[in-house]
Amino acid sequence: MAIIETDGFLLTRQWSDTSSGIQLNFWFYSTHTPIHVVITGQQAICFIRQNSPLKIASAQRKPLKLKALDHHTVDGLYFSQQKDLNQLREHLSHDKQHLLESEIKPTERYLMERFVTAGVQIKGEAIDKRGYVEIHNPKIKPADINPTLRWLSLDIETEDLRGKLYSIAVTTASSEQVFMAKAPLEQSRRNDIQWCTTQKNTLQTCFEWINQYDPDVLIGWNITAFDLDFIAWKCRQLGIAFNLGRGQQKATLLKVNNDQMVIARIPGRVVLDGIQCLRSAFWSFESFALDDIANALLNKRKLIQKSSPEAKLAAIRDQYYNDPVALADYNLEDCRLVAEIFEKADLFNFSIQRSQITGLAMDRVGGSSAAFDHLYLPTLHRHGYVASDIGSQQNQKESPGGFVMDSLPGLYNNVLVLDFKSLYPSIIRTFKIDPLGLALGEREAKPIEGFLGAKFSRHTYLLPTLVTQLWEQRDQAKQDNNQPLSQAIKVIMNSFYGVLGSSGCRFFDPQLASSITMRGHEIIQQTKVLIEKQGYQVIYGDTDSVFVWLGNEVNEVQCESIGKSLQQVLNQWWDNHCKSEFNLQSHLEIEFETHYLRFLMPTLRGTNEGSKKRYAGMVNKKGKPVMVYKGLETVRSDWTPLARQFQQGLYERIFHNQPYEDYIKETEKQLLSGKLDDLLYYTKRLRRPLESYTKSQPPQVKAARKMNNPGRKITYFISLNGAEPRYGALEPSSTPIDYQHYIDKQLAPVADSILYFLDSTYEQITQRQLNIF
DNA sequence: TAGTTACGATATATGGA
DNA sequence: CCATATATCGTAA
Repeated sequence: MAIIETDGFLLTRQWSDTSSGIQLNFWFYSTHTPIHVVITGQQAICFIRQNSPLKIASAQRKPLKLKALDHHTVDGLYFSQQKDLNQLREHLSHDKQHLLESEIKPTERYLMERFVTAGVQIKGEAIDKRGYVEIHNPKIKPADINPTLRWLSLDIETEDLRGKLYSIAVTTASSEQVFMAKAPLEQSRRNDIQWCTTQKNTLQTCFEWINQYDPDVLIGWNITAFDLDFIAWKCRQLGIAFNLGRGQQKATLLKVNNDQMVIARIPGRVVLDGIQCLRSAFWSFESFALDDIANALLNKRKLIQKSSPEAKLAAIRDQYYNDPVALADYNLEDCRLVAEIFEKADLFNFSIQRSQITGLAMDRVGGSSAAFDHLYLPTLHRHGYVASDIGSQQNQKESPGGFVMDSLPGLYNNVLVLDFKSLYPSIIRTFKIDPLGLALGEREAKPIEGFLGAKFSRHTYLLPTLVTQLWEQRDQAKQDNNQPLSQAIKVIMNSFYGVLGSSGCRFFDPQLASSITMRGHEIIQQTKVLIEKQGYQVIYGDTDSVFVWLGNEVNEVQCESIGKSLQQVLNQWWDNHCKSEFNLQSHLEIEFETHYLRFLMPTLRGTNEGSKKRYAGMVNKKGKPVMVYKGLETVRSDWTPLARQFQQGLYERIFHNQPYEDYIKETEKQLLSGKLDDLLYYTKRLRRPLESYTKSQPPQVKAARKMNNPGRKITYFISLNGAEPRYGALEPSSTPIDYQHYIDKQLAPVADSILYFLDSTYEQITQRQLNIF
């Protein structure tokens, strides 16, 4: 045994009750060898109001110098078993006022109180184990670590959701391997295929291989809910150990939220699902199918592409029996695609940086409230306060969201957009919006007035400081070209407002949320007034933006200069205003962001009232005109490709002052001739189980009820008999298309929203006979 | 293993003629 | 038959 001091990056965390107290198990990446840190003899901790008469037999109660945010003193409750704390919380769940911070898990408590997020410095006595070292009760402190994680991409092929295992493929940075549940094939001499004969042998050989390679991260596509879940089931079925963890530890799958989500627990190895990673980094795609993402990001395709899941399964089954080498290639290719997507979207780094910034586990999805806790609680404690349990504030007033202006509809030239950069975080910074500050503000002589009666401390605040630190880190990350870090910081900063307005957060309070959003209302409305005082017209604004119309008589250079000058004037005004009115330093920053050469603000369908959250514009990007669509049919996945394509064709012609009438007539003609049949499908999600649609029967539900295996995503078209499911290409035998429907409901409304401003209508343009009289 | 509200369009359900 | 209310989805910010 030797004392070692080493850097580490947290991979997995687990706690368990033992006879000698709670044990924590942390696995860390380090540059040399994985580190298993074991912390023993821990106690579970929560707090209870000092004036609470409750006798807690299972805990030691100690008076503390800490207070709740309502300034009442609390005692500490110390349990030798986490299950005792859990039992007590369950017992008192009817009244969340009793306990404080009782939901914090021992692993999180241990990490956060040391200000550890993910990167650490570890010092302790190392015990050499096979392939890793174990350290008991070391000293741990936070450190900034940039790990290079060892990943492995995994994908399985099966007969069915619960059927025979065909093969498992894995790829790593340096190797590829397929494990086939098939007898050796004489003619195949490929050394990247192992013929394992039985399912059992396939699993065991694969586990051995993976444990030998010893990855830090397993990646895949829907890997937890499908691949690992299947493997876990198959292991149970065949009676073999699912020992994919480091040190031969068992892997387990946890089902939460009524089986809605599956979580993988593999000691020492992080499981990252490509879909979840893309989502948590706010990548947006219409479809998250591997084939679609590979196409969008890599311009590549899966080797087997079939429209229906049944056809795909059939193709795979056929290959397994008749051409297993082809199946191996297909299996491997999926692993490669996933790995390439991770590289392309920089998902490893995003996941690492998010964990380092927030303290959330790398594979954690969502968790905004937990991240807030992790960052906020330790500092709160050092200021002598503890936070309440989740759900202790009830029957609260609701608080408004962003302010959306009434718009002035029209087809314009020269519309500028100015928007406040990270408005809500900048309000938090400027006006000191903070849970502790709110508790202390009412006791100060000159607090900062918030909304709904809130008063914030001028002197003591934590969240504004945290936001400021993150803001500076983000500026640095941008300078360093560290996009994943910048993105991770942006995501966490933007989540702060959301959690304060969510009853699932222990700091939930409408006074906090409203003091952010209602200040936003004031800011955006005042900004409009200021711009109008400068002699320009504001035609729209939403939450943090204003749209300014400059008229036809200005050129591009002038627009640029007006935009910059407005930006300068407004920032200066807010600086002065915050200083003189509140004696605060402004962190508000408005930016001239866009000059639309042409801009359309439509009316509400069928009225002359201006619309909101829907517009289109054309900008000049390096000499090339680029169209921008917000909220309109083009960006809505529930409109047909016909409508979306037609809108773009028409808007572009009109924005470029080109003739458009023939385009409209020609589109209708082609539609009626059947040339556009491939564009006539709607895609809509079923957001609930199919059976639960009882109050009404929308088209997507009607179509779904006609299908054998409707997924959650329903593709349908409108026939003369109503909504019909559409399986891949339209079948010739299917009921006839209702072309009139597509004219009335897809082409005409799209055309009319812009033709309104050209004093024309779809009807007028397409009607055969001229209305002379 | 709990981030928010605001908004528009559509089809369908509802209720009175 | 028509006018109005409601359910549903997807989107902006």
